[in-house]
Amino acid sequence: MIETYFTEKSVNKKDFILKNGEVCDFIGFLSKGCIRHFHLRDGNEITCDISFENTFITEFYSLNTGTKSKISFQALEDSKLLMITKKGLYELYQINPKFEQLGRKIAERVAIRNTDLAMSLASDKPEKRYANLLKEKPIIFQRVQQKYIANILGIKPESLSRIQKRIISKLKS
Amino acid sequence: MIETYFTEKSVNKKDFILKNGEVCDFIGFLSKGCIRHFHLRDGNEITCDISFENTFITEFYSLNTGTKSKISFQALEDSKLLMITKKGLYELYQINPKFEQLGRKIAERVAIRNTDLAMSLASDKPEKRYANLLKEKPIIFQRVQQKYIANILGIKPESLSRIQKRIISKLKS
DNA sequence: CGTTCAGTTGACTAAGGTCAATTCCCGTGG
DNA sequence: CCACGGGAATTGACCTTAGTCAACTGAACG
Repeated sequence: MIETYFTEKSVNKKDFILKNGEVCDFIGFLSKGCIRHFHLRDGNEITCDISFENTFITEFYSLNTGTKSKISFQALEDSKLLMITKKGLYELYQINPKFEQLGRKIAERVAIRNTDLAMSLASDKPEKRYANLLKEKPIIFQRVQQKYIANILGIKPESLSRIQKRIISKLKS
Repeated sequence: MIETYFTEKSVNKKDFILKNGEVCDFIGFLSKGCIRHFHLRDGNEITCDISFENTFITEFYSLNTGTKSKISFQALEDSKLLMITKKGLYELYQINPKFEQLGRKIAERVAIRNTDLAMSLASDKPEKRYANLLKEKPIIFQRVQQKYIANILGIKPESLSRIQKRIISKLKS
């Protein structure tokens, strides 16, 4: 049965699903909660993405090559994931290549998401990125601390604070 | 035969493989040459990536949803691609789901590439990104105009020029 | 009630953006 | 083969905006 390949994993706020330096040997489907992706740069945690419900969580490079992940996944809320191990996944692929389709679609989703991220980071100024995020994913501002949002926008928390201030004063005028 | 699904396409320098507004209905494997990916922002072309030999070229969002692509692909050199149409690809998937694996691996590659791009753009300062690019993909500086490289680094050509100057003077001291 | 940490604010610095002028390079056509 | 034209790259002057560091406020949690 397919179900036997998936295990439900509940994690508490602040728990790690993957710590950098470990090998990512799973794909998780986030059914409830919120996960932040971060990596270390000069000793600081840099949040590079935040996932909400109905997204797949994995680090393909580590998953594919078996190398240590540079990315960590940490729950920002109590969360639930449906986990499948790399081993289980490859068994599914064997049992019925149709499951390759699942793997393909997951990878495509991740690819699309990151293409957008990179495009926006390279093309827009922080204030525009802020406006985009507010429009595309307003929920993030209700559920996630600003210091993490700032990271995603590629700026410092102080700058995010000032951008918000600027935008409010623009609205008034 | 599988080969019948692929057609070789030769393009000249400056030719387009895909223009924004068109629907991307192919995956191309770049066997020779160099392709830049760009999108329009406030009327300007913003180069968001540059592909060299042995990479897959497609715009998954457009390919999957049938919507118009926001990205254009343009050859920077005379190039050769092995093209498969969406229709052909889906037929291959039908014939043997094992081909899904191919689709999966292509998507994974694109995902990994863009994850790295986004990570670097959000975490590093331009000068550090320049150094990374020089280290990871020095070939780009030999084959691509600086104005495009600047885009990829998320800065203006003038700034790239100054960064290079700064780095040279650092080397001397 | 006090500790802690996120967020805000201020003063100052650093760095990229902008615009314009100039030089360099390269491809084209005569 | 050379001369010319036009885009690319560089440089300068100045502007804008994010970064930095520090102080302060306020909310959350024990």
